[in-house]
Amino acid sequence: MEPPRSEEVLVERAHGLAGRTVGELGRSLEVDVPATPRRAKGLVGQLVERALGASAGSADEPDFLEIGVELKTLPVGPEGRPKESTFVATIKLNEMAETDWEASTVWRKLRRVLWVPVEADPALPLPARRLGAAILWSPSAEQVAALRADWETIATYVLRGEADRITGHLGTYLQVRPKAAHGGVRTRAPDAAGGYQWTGPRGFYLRTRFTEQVLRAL
Amino acid sequence: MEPPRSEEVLVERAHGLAGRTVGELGRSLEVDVPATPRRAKGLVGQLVERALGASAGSADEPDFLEIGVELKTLPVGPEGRPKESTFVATIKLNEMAETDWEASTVWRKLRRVLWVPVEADPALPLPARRLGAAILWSPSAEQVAALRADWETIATYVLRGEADRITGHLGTYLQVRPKAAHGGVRTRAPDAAGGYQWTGPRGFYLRTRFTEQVLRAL
DNA sequence: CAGGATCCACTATTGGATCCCG
DNA sequence: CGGGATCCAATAGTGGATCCTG
Repeated sequence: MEPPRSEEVLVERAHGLAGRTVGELGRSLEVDVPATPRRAKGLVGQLVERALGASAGSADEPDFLEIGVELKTLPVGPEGRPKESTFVATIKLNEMAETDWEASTVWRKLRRVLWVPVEADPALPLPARRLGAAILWSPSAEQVAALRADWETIATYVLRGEADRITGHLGTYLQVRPKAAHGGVRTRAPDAAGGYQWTGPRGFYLRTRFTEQVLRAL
Repeated sequence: MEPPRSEEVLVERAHGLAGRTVGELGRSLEVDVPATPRRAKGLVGQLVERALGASAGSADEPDFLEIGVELKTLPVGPEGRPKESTFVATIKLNEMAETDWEASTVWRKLRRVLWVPVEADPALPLPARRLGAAILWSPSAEQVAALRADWETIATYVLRGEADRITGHLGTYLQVRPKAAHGGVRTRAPDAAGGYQWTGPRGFYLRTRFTEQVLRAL
């Protein structure tokens, strides 16, 4: 499918997904959907990408590059609350010195997002889970200010050479957590002496308390 | 010891307790203090009552009746946060129809409270735990409004004959939980038909999120 | 490895149950 | 039993670890 040429086209396509199941979506794309997401963690996100015409495998840019919109599926429980935090972007430890908030991948991805809720009750087989009504969203001024404050707190640690002191506890809404295939992976970060050190790769995540606000705003 | 004749006298006495241990307090009152509160749950509260001159065993009225002040010890963890909810009063299910917030035992006890923090680290033997600086407190207008709203929600259940539907989940700050020697105790409550039904005795408790505000306000 | 995310062990919180004294 | 409270099993929440694809 071609990339949508406008937000209107994107939203129209997204509304066509509301109420459909993950199994139906998989059949229409000729993809096999296993009974559980355990070994297919990103599958639903990738199916929705294809169904909406995102340019697959786009690196480090919003999924719908032409119209500046990021796509995020959001696992929701029976009461409509998010069940998990949301991955936003890998943290580029060695590039933070040349980056500010406005230029950050976090800001470039979060300024415009199409949220697609997906049922996530573990008792429900993956193919039976339904997609919800998509929400095309931008953060409020307060949310931008809070996200920026979190981002700058984290950036300060990295620039001081204290990347290893960053834990998931930091940040009101935006946090940093490990992001790797397994615990043995290493990457480089600045150290306090102007050189570099080895540390585990990590990513920025939105806490559920943030995405819960997003869903309630509707 | 005689009851304090004024808040000033009470606060002066309370300041004399700050920094002392429960063991010291027990010795001065010739009371044996066991190593743990497990079998002496209300002991510290009763020792502080005696040390400050509360009229012991006062029924259903503020501890310092003459000056209208209630005494509450507050178990606090290493970071100064309350470790437990705080019992306020038994809920008189069969008298709620004749009571409103202004006349309630909850309001009469909470409008003026002397909070006495007590260390509560389980690793610390009871006699070694120290008393903190007492706080003579009244609720803010917002706090009164919130407590009253919780109380009225609960009262509505009782008056509808739905006392059995009240659980600890109700109430932002004020909740209702069992209050009995054991689960077999029964008491009477109104039923929906104008008669009565048997149910377990319960009491009003302040959630720690409330008492945490009290401690931070200083 | 970056992007799509969820898993799950551990910690924190909750609220129903309980204990002593007069 | 009412007033002084804490205990502790079960649930909810957090954040470090992990899984698949291109």
